[in-house]
Parts: sequence; structure tokens; C-alpha cells
Amino acid sequence: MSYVHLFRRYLREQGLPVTQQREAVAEVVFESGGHLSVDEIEGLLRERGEKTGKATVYRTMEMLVKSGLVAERDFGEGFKRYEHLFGQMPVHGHLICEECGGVTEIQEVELKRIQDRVAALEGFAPARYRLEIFGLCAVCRAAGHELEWKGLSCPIERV
Amino acid sequence: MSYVHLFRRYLREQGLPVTQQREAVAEVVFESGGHLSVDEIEGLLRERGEKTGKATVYRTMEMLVKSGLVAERDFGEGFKRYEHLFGQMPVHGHLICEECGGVTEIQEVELKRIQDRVAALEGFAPARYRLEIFGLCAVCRAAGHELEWKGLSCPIERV
DNA sequence: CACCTATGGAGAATGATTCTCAATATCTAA
DNA sequence: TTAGATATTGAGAATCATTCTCCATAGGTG
Repeated sequence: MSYVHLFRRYLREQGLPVTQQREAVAEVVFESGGHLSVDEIEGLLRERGEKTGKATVYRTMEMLVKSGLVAERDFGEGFKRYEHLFGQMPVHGHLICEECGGVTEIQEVELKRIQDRVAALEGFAPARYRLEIFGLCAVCRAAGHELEWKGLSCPIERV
Repeated sequence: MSYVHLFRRYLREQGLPVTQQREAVAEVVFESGGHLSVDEIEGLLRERGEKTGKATVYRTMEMLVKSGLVAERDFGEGFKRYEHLFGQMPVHGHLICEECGGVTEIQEVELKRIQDRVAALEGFAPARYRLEIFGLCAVCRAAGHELEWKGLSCPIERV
């Protein structure tokens, strides 16, 4: 709710109009704790009686990402997901299970330190981070599933 | 070239036929040092006189990724890119400039250690890693470009 | 060498994302 | 508060990467 203020501030700083639709999209995203797809955001807007078009949702999500308040994710589903970054480590990643599709957050302080150091070495000014680790979650391992490439003794480690 | 052997081995281990097309795609990918799009791979195959269909390229890339010999990347262009992992750190990421689109490799030993530790905490068996940092490269910074969200004093660090 | 099965290819189908453009909302200044 | 300049919105078309379909064909086994 009040996080929407920050987005409004961002829009004004950029000289962009603060519209009802942009506020509505931001509210829905900031009120949700999960990883939202554009479809889900549209659904939440519809529930609230908002009639925001799909194109507007896409356009607004782009601004939210640029503002740094929201991060874009790709869990390999063929479409993007979005999550706001409040109450999260500034740099956090995801463990994605290739068997069940489950997603676990990784909150790791060290990551930001290391990533910033690497970026600094190159004279690079970092804005957004994205870390995803694909593999098998504990539940699926316990259920007897195995990684598909397990059979090949990994040559990469040895080169 | 000889890396194609490893792919053949993978296919046999999985009980999958080793076809001309699969070998041709693997050769093209292993001979290239860059980040290839499917379009570019198709082009390279055409140059070599191969008549490999687009669907086959996609299917083969999926296998190469599952084999662990090739990694899938998304630099925010709207399509995927692929790179083989030989001669690279097993866990490496990319610095992606939002201004010029330039991509710089990050070879950072610590990353794998940290990421493995985090994964282990959750009982997760990692298979593939993906790390991307978006921002401004040194060249674009020197040229006077600025990050688009710079105006908003970042609230995330403070929460 | 022949059979069985999985693959390959062409193009259609899918589906996320982007674009178009007329109608409308926002912001600024008086 | 209003007028006017400007940017946004929305519906649907357009784009474009990726996946699917189906049958002719190649690969692997004995």
C-alpha cells in the first residue's frame, strides 16, 4: 500500500504521469507476496473491479522493474514472473526444481558482496541481479527422482 | 570438435540415437566461442551446407542443456542464447549493459562455493546455475549514460 | 540385412509480448 | 478551475520465439 508512494515518486522524478492504472497495478503487486505472472496480475485486477488492459500491465511492469522496486524472474515456464523486493535481501535468488517446478527463495547476504565486487572490477554499475539455480528439490529427491543428466560424469569440473 | 564425443556419450547413456543432425548442431555450438541464438545456429548450419530444421535445433539444444555441456542464457532480448561451458568456470555469470547490450563474462570461483552451500542447506541438488547482473558497462558510463532509475534513492537497501 | 522405434522436417499452432491508433486522462499554467 | 499540450489507455492486430503434428526416413539391434 504505502510502497505505492515510492512508485509514484519514481514516476514523478521521471516526469511520467501517475495514472489510476499504474497505481492499481503497483498496489496489486505490492500487496502480493508471491511471484506473479502477468496473467495473475490481470486476474487480481479483475477481482478488484479494475479494467486494466493487458498492454498496460506489461508497460507498468516494465516501469516497476526499472524503478528497482520489482524484480523480473524467469523460472523456465515460458513467461516472466514479478515480485516486489520489500522485506527481501537486495540480492536474492531462487532454487527451481526441474521435477515439480517448486521455487524456493535464497536469501544470502554474501551474494551481494561478491557480485558487487566482481562488477566493480569491470567498472560496471549494477542495477538488477538475477540468480537462478535449477536442480532437484529435497522432496523430489526423497521421492526417488534423479537429475536427467546424472549419467554423464560431468567433464566440466575437470577441464 | 572432440567435445562432440562427450555429447555422443551422453546420448548413448540416455539411450538416445546419435543422429547426423544432433552431431552437426553440437559441432557448430562447440566450435563457437560466443553466445549463440537459435537463429545464429541455424545460420552457421546453413553455411556448412547442413539442412537442419529449426525444430531440430531447438530439440537438440534442449538435450545439450540437459547434458550440462551447454548453458542457456537470457540477456533480455526476448529469446534465448546458448554457450558451451568448456574453458569456463563451472558457475559463471554475465554483466549485461542495459544501454549498449554488451555482455561481459564473470568468472568467479567463490560463486559456486556459496551457491552450493545455499543449495545444500535446503537439501537441493543443483544442476544448472544462472547469474545475470544488469546495469551500465564502463564504456557507457564513461560516455555519460546513467541508470534509468538513478533518480529514486533506493529504498530497498534500507528496508 | 531387416525390423522396430525414435527422429527430422515443413509448416501450422501456440502463446507471450509488443504495437497501433483513436479516445481519454494527466499535468501545467494562467 | 479550466484549457490545452502531451502522454496514456485499451482492444485487438501483429510479432516472433518456441512447440507441436505427422509421416517419411534414419539409427540401432540382432
